[in-house]
Amino acid sequence: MQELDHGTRQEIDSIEREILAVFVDGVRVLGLPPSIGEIYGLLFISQTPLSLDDLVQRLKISKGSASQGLRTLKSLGAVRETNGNGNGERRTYYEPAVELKRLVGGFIREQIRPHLDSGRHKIKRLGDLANTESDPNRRKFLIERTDRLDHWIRNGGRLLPMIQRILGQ
Amino acid sequence: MQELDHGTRQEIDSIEREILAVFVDGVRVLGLPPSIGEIYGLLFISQTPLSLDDLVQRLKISKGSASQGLRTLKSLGAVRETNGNGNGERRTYYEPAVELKRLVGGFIREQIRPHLDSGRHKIKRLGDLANTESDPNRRKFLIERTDRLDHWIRNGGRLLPMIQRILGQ
DNA sequence: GCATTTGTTCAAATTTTATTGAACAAACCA
DNA sequence: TGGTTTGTTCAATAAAATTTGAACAAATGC
Repeated sequence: MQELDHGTRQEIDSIEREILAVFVDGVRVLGLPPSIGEIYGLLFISQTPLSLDDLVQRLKISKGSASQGLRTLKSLGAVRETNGNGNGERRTYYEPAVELKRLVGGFIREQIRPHLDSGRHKIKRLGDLANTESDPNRRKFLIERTDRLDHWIRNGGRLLPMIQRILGQ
Repeated sequence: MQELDHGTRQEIDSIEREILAVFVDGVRVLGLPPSIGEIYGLLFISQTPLSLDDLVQRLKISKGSASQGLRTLKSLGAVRETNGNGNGERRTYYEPAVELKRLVGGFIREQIRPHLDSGRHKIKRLGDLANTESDPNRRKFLIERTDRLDHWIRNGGRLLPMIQRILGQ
């Protein structure tokens, strides 16, 4: 008998495998581990929400990996929890967020902003340090360079909202 | 006697160490190895161009690392070669490109565009595969999803020139 | 209470990535 | 030609990141 439940059936077919590979490559560019690409990818091509256990069985990854991957994806706003199929189900099910705006927003918030912010602080401190340099020539040069770093960070900070606005249609 | 040649003297002082750390963190976000951050960082705070050997000695990294790091930085357009100090010098010296526009342009060209392009091809292929799905319901769903992937990529492609334009002042 | 299901945590094992260092090539010069 | 300097390549090693799996916790129902 043919299996028709495309959300939870066991085997991953050839087109699914290819789609997963695209996601694995995609998240690698973003600096995220392969397991995250696989998990998001499988949710993306599933017609029903999947449980942690579905992911473990279909992707053949460990429960630990699935759990940590889902945590990261949740923090990025890339997956949503659904309250199961309604009928007294205790397990949590997950479905993907598929709006580019939302995905990019989450990535910027979780992975880019924090780095920009900590960078801004470090660079401010560098400016102070540069001012303590005793050799005037060297001091002038260091201040020029730390100022430039500061401008880079500022430009990056101005860019992010623009990106989000543009992707928000 | 005090050493005044801030381009090539041996020891890395405390402010320099902190600036290097900022660059190491910075390139990590971009998915590049620490050695590249150190190399670019040292060039960035040097008042004179540096040779490969200067980098090896001051950063205490291997010649191989320095050579490969410089190759990557050159491909990104992040360092320029200078024809030495003029007086019959055979060695090549390097100085950093410090214009954000140029740095971002190089990164987009070398690290982002290729991924977008290969992604576009893979996704086109996925669309074809989706069309071969026999179950009509499943086929419809897969086509919808591969279409969405295609839109993501297209939006990304449209975004890059805007980013470059904005950073170009 | 106790057994079961669902999910998390984290040290250890594995896999991947970066770095080293030695062999090699190319350019120059005596 | 042979020696020296400068830089590249790449297999071996070291370091870092990811994944596993077993121990643990929390929630449920009997």
